[in-house]
Formats: sequence, C-alpha cells, structure tokens
Amino acid sequence: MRRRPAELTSRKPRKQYHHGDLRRALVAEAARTIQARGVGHLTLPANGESLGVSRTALYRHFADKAALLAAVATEGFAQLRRDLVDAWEQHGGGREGFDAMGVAYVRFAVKGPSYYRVMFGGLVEADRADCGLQEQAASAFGVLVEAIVQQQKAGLVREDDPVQLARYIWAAVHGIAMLGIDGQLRDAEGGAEALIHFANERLRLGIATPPR
Amino acid sequence: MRRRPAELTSRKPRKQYHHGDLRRALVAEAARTIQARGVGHLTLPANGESLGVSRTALYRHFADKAALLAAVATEGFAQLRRDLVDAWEQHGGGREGFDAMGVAYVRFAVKGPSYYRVMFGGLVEADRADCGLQEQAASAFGVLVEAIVQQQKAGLVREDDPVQLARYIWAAVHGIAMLGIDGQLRDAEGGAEALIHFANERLRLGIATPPR
DNA sequence: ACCTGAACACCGTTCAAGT
DNA sequence: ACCTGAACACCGTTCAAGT
Repeated sequence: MRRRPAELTSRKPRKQYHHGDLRRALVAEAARTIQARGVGHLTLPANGESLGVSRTALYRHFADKAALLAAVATEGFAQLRRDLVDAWEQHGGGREGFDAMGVAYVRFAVKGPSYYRVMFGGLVEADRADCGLQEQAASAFGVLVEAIVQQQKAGLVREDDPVQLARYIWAAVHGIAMLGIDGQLRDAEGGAEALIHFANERLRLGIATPPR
Repeated sequence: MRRRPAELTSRKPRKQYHHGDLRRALVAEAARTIQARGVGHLTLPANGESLGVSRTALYRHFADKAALLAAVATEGFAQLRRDLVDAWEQHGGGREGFDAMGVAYVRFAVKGPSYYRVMFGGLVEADRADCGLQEQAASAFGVLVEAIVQQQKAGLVREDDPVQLARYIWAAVHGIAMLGIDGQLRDAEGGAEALIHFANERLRLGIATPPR
C-alpha cells in the first residue's frame, strides 16, 4: 500500500450539501486526480472530500467506482474526438490533415497516460450501456472513418471498406500510443512522437491508391 | 533450470513448509488465476492459500504485489516469444512466416486478455529492474527485428532501420490485439483475427521494397 | 431527493515470533 | 532461512437515519 504524507489537499469544507451538479463535479475531480497522479491514486474518500462531500455521496449518482471511471472515459473520448477534428481541420484535411490526426492522437495519449488508460485499460467493461461510453467512442472513431472517406473521394486512399481501413489505422496509432505510455519506446530516439511520423509514411503507402 | 538439486537429497521433509520453489509456484498460481478470472480477482490471501501457504509467505520472495505481477509479465513475454518463433519457423520465414507471426501475436493476446494486460497494462512500472522483465520484453521484440532483417536480406523489405520498422509493426499488431481485447472490434466481422489478416496486407505494402 | 455517519468485509503490508 | 499469525491502515460498499 502507499503511504500518504499528510493532508495535502486543503480545500474549503462546505457545510451545506453540494448544491449544483455533483455528478459532473465528481467526474471532473476524478479526471483531475487521474491526470495528475494516476488512476491508482483515485480513491472515493479523497474524491468526495475534495468536493466537500462525504465519500458515499457518489452512490447517489453512480452504481459503483467502475461507473465513475466509465464516465471519465466517456469524457476522454469526447476530448479525443475534439482534438482529432481540430487537427484534421487546421491542416485542411487531405494527407497532411490525416497525418496531423495521427500526431494529435498520440499526443493526447502521452499527455495523460493514466487518463488514456482509463479509456482503454480494461478498468471499464466495454459493454457498459450507461453514460454513453460506447457512443462517444464510436463518435471519435467516426471522425477517422469520415477522414478516410474524404480521402477516398480525393483519390488519395484506395477504394476499400473505409471502416476496416479506419480500424487498421486506429489500431496502428493506438499501438504507438500504448507502447509509448508503457515505456516500451524508451530506447527509441524521439519516442512515440518520432514513431508516429515514421508510421505515417509507412501507413500512407499501405492505404494509398495503387499505381496503375 | 527445471529440476533443483534439492530433489536429489533422499530425505525430503514432508509436512514442512512449502516444498521446493515457492517463488515459482506463486508466479504460476498467479498466472493461472489471472488467465482464468482476470487480474482483478488476483488476491494475495487466495493465491497463498491455494498453495497451502499463508498470505504473507509471498513477501519472502517478492517486495510487493507489483513485483509478483512483474514476474508474471516476464513469464508472459517468454511465452509470447516462443509463440512468435514457432510461427515464424513453422511457416518457413519470409512473407508467410511474418504474417503468421502477426496472427500468432494477436492470438496470444486474445487467448488470455487479462494476462496480456498484465504485460502491457501499466500495472507494472516498465522500469522495473528486477526479475528480467525488460530483458524478456526486449528478447521477444528481438525476434521481430531479426525477422525484419532476414526479409531485408531476401529483398522482401525495404532497406530502412530494421529496429524502427520493427517498432512500427509491433505497434500496429499490438494495437489490433489491444482493441480486440477491449471489445472495440465487436462490430467488426471476424474481430481481431480478421483485422490482423487485413492489416498484414496493408503493412506489407508499407514496408516492402519500393518498385524501381 | 440528496446526503451523512457508522459499520462491514476485505485487502496489502508490517512485524514479532516460531521452527 | 523460511514461514506464521496477529495487527494496522485503508478502501469500496451498504444502510439506517437525517434534512
């Protein structure tokens, strides 16, 4: 078990109940802790108390701790989606936009490793119907599919099932992100960032329209 | 490596403490539990008691629970390495051998999702020096690099840094395995198995020697 | 409806003691 | 040297009770 030094969070204790949207506050606070100190440090007592609320208040809004994590993961997919769309649009789509999406994806993961792991680490069962986890994940994936379709229309990507192509690209980029987070790329110069650039070139060649 | 000299002594004390190699037995039992019921069900009391040993006996051999998991992960990498070598050799290397390695990799992960997650799930800090975790992981990765080098010699793969090429392939296959485990491929017909076959084709095109 | 506070079962870990 | 058994701090969860 970990030793905790002392009381390092000294927030103002509230006398009243938490008036507004406690559910949202709980998710935000949990996400903050996960980003800052890792999911291993997320504890229900601490999470509640830093909002001036008892540790059991959470059960009014979530079935259990896994449900809270699922909500955090859902928020993560929404944020990831935004990052991907931004990258795509700011680079004007096409080949450059697609490459930028890959880079943005890896950066999202590396920026908050533990947060990313909550989204993919098996802490949350994927078949959770509540809180729209699957919908948000599907929506983020949809950005990828759409980018593929547009590139197909522009003659940049071969005519093949765009969904399967998107899954393939997703897996590759996800793998780079995961290996980077795991420290498995510590011997690689430039780490995950360098590898995604290398990969973008190789991936492009694999999905480009064949020369005729 | 298998049999210990203690076996040779005629007087073996029964009814004593646990017989020979408790350390190995603890790792094997933990691996079994993880495979069967998931790492979330691995508990020190249960793990010890199913070997007829107290829950604290473990601390004579491991610093903490994370160290036990690291040992399980190390064992996992050794097994994965074996699977990869088998696939490569049984298909006679080359393009078919390489594709078979990818399939074997994904199958290894899908066969024991929780086991695979112990190897990559962030439960074990990657910079653990003990128990040869890094060495085994590097050894498994080395199989991939070697396969790339051989294909380069055979003119099948472009002349490029084989280690970076191997990282790229590793990431892609790892990503497919991870997405499969996460249930993110549940809408994909054929799941991870189908995706790795699809990916093998695309990956090959990306790393093949360019037409001149 | 929303939250508290005590209580429960359990877990990882420590440590003095046993053989 | 190797292991036990009691003990400790902590956590997730339940539930009767409060407002």
